[in-house]
Amino acid sequence: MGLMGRTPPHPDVSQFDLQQVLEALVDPVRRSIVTQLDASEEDLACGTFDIAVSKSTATHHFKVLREAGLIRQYYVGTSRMNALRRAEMDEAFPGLLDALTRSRAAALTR
Amino acid sequence: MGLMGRTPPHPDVSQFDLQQVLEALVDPVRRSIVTQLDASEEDLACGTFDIAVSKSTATHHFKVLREAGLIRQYYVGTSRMNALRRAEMDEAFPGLLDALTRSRAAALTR
DNA sequence: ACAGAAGTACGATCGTCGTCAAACTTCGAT
DNA sequence: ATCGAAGTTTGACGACGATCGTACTTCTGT
Repeated sequence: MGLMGRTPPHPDVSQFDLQQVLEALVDPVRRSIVTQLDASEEDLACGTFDIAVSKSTATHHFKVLREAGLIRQYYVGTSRMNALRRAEMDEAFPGLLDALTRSRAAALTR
Repeated sequence: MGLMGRTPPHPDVSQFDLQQVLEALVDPVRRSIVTQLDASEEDLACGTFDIAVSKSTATHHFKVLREAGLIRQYYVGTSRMNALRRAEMDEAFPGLLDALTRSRAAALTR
């Protein structure tokens, strides 16, 4: 039973790249994912997000977010769980996520 | 002498759109323009920026920045001056410009 | 009046990215 | 063992955007 659920590669905080993070966050669907994660208490499975795209497109978006360092992914059964890497993002780019999830920004993205 | 220098349209703070602002800031050349403006004491003419693109491309970038509300443009002779709309951006999206111009972000963009 | 400096406008090109459908894999439950 | 749920992978397609060169406009200085 070769684990399909092998944890996908996650970048280290020291490798976070602003350009890559911004490219990830510029897409409304991905920003919505981040906002929903930020508002949630627990980690969320891919399928539980309120996004209007196909499954394959969703997979693509999660991959972009993961590779940018914005989320951490791990399997629970067949479900892929997603966690916002808040602390690490704050360490690399202080205030960035706050600026996007707080105030008017979040309201409009909602 | 019909003024070619008619001031181009500038959006009001109340019309700033996060999506548009992010789309403007995701481009490295435009982010560099913002960074250079932020680091400068005075307003800067288009031609004085350290960017590696043609004049027509530069014009395009300045237009995108202006329409997003990030800069204010006005003519002085044949030179088009550019001013960062810091206060207004801070009002609309608190912390956003700070996050991009300060700390590691600015260093890497530099 | 003319030449040059500073930008703008207009197409055209070229790459990248978001999107989807279809086929596939993996796990859990029956 | 089988079926369904949850994602992934792999192309393909279409749209948008960054880029450039060329032609054009406007102002300044001489």
